[in-house]
Amino acid sequence: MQITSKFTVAVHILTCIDFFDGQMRVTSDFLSGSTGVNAVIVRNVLGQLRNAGIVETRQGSGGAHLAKALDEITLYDIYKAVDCVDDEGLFHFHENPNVDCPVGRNIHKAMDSRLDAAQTALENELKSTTLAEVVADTRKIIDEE
Amino acid sequence: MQITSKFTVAVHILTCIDFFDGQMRVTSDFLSGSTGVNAVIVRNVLGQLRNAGIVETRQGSGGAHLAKALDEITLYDIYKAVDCVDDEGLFHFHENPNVDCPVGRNIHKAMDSRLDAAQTALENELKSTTLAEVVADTRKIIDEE
DNA sequence: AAAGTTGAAACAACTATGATTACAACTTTA
DNA sequence: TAAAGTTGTAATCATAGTTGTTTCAACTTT
Repeated sequence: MQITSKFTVAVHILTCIDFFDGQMRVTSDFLSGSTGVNAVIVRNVLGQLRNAGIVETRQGSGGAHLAKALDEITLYDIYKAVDCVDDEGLFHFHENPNVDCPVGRNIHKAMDSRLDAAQTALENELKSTTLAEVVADTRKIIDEE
Repeated sequence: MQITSKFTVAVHILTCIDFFDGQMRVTSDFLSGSTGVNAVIVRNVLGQLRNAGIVETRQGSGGAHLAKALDEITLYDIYKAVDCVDDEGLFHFHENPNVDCPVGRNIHKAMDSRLDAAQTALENELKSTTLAEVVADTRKIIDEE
């Protein structure tokens, strides 16, 4: 089980927009080239980021732009934007525990708060990092090359 | 994306073993009835828990038993036993970033420590809860019914 | 010897992910 | 205004992963 690669693709895309915007038109085709991901997938991800208010794109004109400052975009915002985890939550509870069994009808309730805590721990960690930090690290690594 | 339900099934199974062992033979068939999950799946999960040293089962005789004290089994042990997340990690990095692009060839390095931190936060939370607590809560809820 | 059980392999059904094709709508530029 | 390039979106496909099901050999108990 793995969280969809759309998450890392989205971070890659946003880093590219910050890095190349102004120098060239950052189109879905260009981003497809940098990420190695199909251009239609890139456009889908860009659409999700646009719906979340993270980027701006327009039909026809071409070229994506950031809609927010780098330090106002957390990894959690991106993770939410690309729908890594749906409303059901990160953990998948088996759906037909036997209500005639005392364990079966109560185990869900007994586990729920723990599963929530684990998922929240993951998400809080993602909230604590902004895109500004990822971009800064990327630039630093590039400068040291 | 969701973590396989084998994880919650495993916790359910272990709680049942603690609850019913001694009163009856806790077979894969019985556990299938309580969880609502196919008996073959139950046997697969039991096999993984056995490999991890968490339960004891034997061919022929029937009836699973705990191999450790409840407070020596963390949710993380179970999560590891049933292989919720493989060696690749929780996050799935897109596999063909373009090495000719400065962002493409460095973004992985720039993100890795953050993704690891998020995964570790999840796992540490799971390590902090033992089966003893889940079982205690389950028993408490049953007693209050 | 018979009955019940585990372990494991093989296969089917279903779902999710990501790639691909196709095309309408839109913008820019020549 | 026409052409070229781009986005947005739907439809389809291949592949992989999850869960269920069937089957049967190996084992234990009675």
